[in-house]
Amino acid sequence: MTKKPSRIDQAYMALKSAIIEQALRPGDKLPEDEVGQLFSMSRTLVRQVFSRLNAEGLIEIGGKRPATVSIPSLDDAVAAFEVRQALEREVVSLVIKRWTPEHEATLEAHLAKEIEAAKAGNAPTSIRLAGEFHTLLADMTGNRLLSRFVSDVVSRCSVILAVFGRPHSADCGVHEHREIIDAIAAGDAAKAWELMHHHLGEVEARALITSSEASPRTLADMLSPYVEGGSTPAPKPAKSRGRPRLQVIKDNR
Amino acid sequence: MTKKPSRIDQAYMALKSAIIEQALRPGDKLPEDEVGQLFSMSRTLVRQVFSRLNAEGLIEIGGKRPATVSIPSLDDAVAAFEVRQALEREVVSLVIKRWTPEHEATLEAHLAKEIEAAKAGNAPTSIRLAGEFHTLLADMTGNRLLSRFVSDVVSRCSVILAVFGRPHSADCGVHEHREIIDAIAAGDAAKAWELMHHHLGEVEARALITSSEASPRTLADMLSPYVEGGSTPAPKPAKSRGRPRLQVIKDNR
DNA sequence: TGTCATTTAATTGTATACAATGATGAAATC
DNA sequence: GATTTCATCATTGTATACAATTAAATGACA
Repeated sequence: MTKKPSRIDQAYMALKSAIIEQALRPGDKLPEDEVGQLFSMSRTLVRQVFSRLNAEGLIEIGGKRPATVSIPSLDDAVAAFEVRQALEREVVSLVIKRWTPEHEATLEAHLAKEIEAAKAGNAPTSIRLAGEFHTLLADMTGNRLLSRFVSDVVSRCSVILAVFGRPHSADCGVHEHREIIDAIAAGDAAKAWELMHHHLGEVEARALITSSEASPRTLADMLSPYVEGGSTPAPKPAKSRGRPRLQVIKDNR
Repeated sequence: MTKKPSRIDQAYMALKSAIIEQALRPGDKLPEDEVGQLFSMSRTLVRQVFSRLNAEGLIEIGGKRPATVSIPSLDDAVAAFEVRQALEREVVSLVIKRWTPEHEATLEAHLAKEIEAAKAGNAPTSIRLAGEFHTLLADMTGNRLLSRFVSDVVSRCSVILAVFGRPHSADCGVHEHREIIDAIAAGDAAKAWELMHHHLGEVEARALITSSEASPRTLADMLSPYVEGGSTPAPKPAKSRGRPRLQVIKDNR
């Protein structure tokens, strides 16, 4: 179907997932050569991956110091939700116009996954699926640019929740998604938008409580579930033995 | 004020301007070596520049063939204007909320430049300024993300006009900008949005007539006004003499 | 003991070298 | 003369080497 993703794509998706699922937290450092070793690629390619992540606002680069997972400011947070409301209003409007039965089936299937993850208490997956619900909806507009923008802003919101939000509670979101699907399927644009508007307001409202401390772990530990094959490829023993050379330390400024 | 742009930034802005002002036309090839020599940088840096331009949809890269200026499809064009309407509606709404006298002065100054360029019959500058009017407005929302998205979509629209649009006619656009400023300054949100909506519709409507042919020129010729110093830095004589080694040929697929 | 200067190590910025791939043109064959 | 095949060249993909800069660590001095 779609041709297999390049190593760059894989690393990109892995890091993006790690950030969105909060395995990597805002402020965490990402040294180029360490990431390169984890994904078995040279700094040249890591740099390209970083470039893409930076373009989406997920990491900060360029300051002649290690790349770091972005720490959005409160202004950034407000801005992101402002834009998100504008974009998703358009999404709802367009999806209703171009609605097909296949779309409903796809969303139902996704919702089932969300429910399953919530039941299993799998927080990282719940967080990711909650975001994917919105990108999925955006994809259904058939407008690729709108889809990209929504994907972008949803990612940013995930990071924002990691900074400002309280721990993710899946249940409420899932129920709201249920209602939104129903309203769209019924072709009720006004109600669908009202529900979506309220839903986004709820998500934004979680941007109030500052989250707790971070225990320092090694980069390899945090990323191992995302690296090809599931476990970290054996690092060169000579260098990694002794003391853990690279620690990801939360940057408190 | 703002620290001086890096060489990468300069090359990025130069190429972006060249594309937006249609000095580089959709389909034109951009070999990494050649661009690197023009801007006196290695392919490593050119690649970073290309990466950014690609993220904004201005060029296509990655096909193991030379980067090319994007050729948006008709679908892309429709999508871009769809998104643009949604974003600029939000812009108008927010700008009115956060309006200050300084904003009005800035816009008046910009409008003066637009009028001047139109009088002088300077088409490239007119095209660029017309787009900048909208990004300037977006900047005034104080929402950096919205500003970036608008800037992105406006750039795409410029390329779209290069493909589908008739030759730029400056006068009408300038007059519409005048009216939009007045409505915003008066705080009349409904009228401002109506005018903006109509204005964007007009711009979109120009996406009907296919434009003419392109005469093959050398890349150096096309880019020379954008390269640092205004004239092309002397290429290595040994290689450039004889026949013009690099021609930018319109890719007709 | 605390602070400041100096050295040391770590990390990114940039260029270049080599490998891989696709495009171009020439020669041979039908 | 047209077409196909093969060789050559141009161009990008990737890795590595070196330079520049910053962060950290060490030690001297008050």
